[in-house]
Amino acid sequence: MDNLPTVLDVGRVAGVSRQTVSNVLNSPEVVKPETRARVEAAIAQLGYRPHASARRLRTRRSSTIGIRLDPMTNGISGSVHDRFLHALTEKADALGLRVMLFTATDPQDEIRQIRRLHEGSDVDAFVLTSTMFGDPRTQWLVEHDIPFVTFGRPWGIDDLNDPHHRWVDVDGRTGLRLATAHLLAEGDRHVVYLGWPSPSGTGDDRRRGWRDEMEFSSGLSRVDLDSLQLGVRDGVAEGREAIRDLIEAGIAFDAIVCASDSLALGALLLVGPDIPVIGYDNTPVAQAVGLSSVEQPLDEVAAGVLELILKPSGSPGADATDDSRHRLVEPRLIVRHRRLG
Amino acid sequence: MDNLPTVLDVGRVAGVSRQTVSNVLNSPEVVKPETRARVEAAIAQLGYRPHASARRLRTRRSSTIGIRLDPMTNGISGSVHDRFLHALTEKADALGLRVMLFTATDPQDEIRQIRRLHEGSDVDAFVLTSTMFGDPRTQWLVEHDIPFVTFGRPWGIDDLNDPHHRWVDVDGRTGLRLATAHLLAEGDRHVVYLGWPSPSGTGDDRRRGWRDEMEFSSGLSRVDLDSLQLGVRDGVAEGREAIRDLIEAGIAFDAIVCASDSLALGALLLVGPDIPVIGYDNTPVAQAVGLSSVEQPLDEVAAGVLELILKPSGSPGADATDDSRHRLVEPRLIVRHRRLG
DNA sequence: TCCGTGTATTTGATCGTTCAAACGGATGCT
DNA sequence: AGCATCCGTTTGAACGATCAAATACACGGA
Repeated sequence: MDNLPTVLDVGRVAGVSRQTVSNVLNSPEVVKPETRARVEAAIAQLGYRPHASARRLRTRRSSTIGIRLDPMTNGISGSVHDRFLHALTEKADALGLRVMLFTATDPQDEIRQIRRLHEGSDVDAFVLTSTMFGDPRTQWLVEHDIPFVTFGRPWGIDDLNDPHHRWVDVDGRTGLRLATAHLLAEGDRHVVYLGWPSPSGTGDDRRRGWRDEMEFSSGLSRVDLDSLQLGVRDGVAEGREAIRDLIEAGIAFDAIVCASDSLALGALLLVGPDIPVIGYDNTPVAQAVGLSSVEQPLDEVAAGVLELILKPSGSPGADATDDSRHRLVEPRLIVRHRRLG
Repeated sequence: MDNLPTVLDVGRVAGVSRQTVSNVLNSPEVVKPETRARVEAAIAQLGYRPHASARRLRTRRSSTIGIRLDPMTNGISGSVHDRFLHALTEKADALGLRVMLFTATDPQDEIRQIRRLHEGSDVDAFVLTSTMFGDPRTQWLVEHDIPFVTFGRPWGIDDLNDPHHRWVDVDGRTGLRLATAHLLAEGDRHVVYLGWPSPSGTGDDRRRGWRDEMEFSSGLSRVDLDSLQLGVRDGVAEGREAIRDLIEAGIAFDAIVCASDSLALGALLLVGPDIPVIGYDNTPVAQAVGLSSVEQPLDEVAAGVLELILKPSGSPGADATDDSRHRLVEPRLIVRHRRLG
């Protein structure tokens, strides 16, 4: 008998039936304390663990959430996804949920994979990252009534009001306000924003944070601000060149805030150690070179994602402004002492 | 009827029984081609997918492998684990396996988690990373007869001969030989090795690669080599300081090979652009700053791990030298043009 | 005494699949 | 004809759990 014990075995030892054992596990409150104690002792004695697949078959739920491994794993910011995954797995575990991975080459392929996992009843909810304008994935998921939460706002307006779409995001605008305010407070007045070209949901949001703070506190004119605002593709080389161009154009500046650590690193490699630079994402590289950076509280994001996943789908308030379906968490600024530049 | 179709439904449509449908899926060769075609058509028509949990319950196997998310996710080299995970998930998928994550705070906790997942029949094999001297995890797994494969050799001698222990690793020694040989060929004779303190399985192996090549081709004496060999904790600051100390000690050198990109980055920040530096792991940072680096073929590692997992445990050859239980894959050198230093 | 009420526990059925054994029909051999 | 053999397919049972309904028992009021 090297088989694993079942509810029946536990029941036999405790002198009760299958179902009572099941009840001790799933709704302890209906079992008389005395009986419960006996069953719990038997469980401990036999080292019993419920068979996950059997439970899933019967309850028709897998208690497993699926997430695609980000293919953009090569960038410097890949660590964000990695850290998020870590936080998610940890919090999920505490809630009795498991995390299952999959990969996909593009959004269409991702939809195909999601379908597969969902139809095999392997996974009952999905977490989506890297949301984009008019994301085909969210649309498909809503249509097929598959529970999901995105890390990242749906930047298209339609999705925003869709009551089926739950999301958690980091308030990048506030992040850049913090960074910019920090530099202004240190006496740097001409703060450059080095970000991505518009339109970009995330990018535009971050730029707005810089812009708000500058308009509010720097005393610079709109025209001045326009000249301090850069939009290039993400990347170290791109960031470097953008700043080089700025310098060659003869535009003076005191500091730089960036939409990513990649851009920040590029900027850092060009300007001297006297020009402060602040990045975004607080990646290992930022730590390594002593770059100040805006950190996303991925623990909070993960916790929020799970809360929303567990929330029943048919919530009462059909109000679109009801933010019980959304979480916007605040990032914080990590100030560092430069080691490079 | 919004329920998902079952084998019974498919059978009904195709005019056959449950079991025949099951056979088409699992052992197509026993079904008459004509019937098979009919069943396959029905499957396609209904969009049928086998219910994973039901199958697992019956077959008593989960087709799922568990892997712990590396807690050392903060370092620059975190991307290695990330990329490995990606490769593993992708290859696993192609083989019909799923990858499930878990986290743990320490080896003891990891053992606890493994136990939980295994006993819940959630996972039937594990992949271990970051193996160390006398790893308690492998010992425990062997004792409990739970299938596993490690990414990384068991550096303790006992484990090495244990026929139950299957592993895949990258030949770091060759990696450093390649890097060193490359520098020597370019005319740099005094090549420094910047690595970790002994004893360290991985570290000592890499150092040996450098040493072998230097003894073979550099023409330097053992004493000279000893002075060019550095061992410090991993980290950018540590690497930087080690090289600073070397310079201050008045020891001349032409180039540096490192045990990690972190150390390499530290070295890079100190020496001028004229001193070549080669890192290890080919992380995003190396790409970003244009650092040459030794790349681990993580695709091959993942493929090897899965092969070994699928291999039946009771293989005939009980020979300890039988390397069908091991895979040692060769890394390759990525040569880059420096952008920083 | 009888019935209703409530609580604690048990029993029967089911989730969707695969294993193991049984079955039916065609074929070949004696 | 009678029988063994083979192939392709079907049937009964099981995997281990939970749901829903049934049961046993204690208590109080009419």
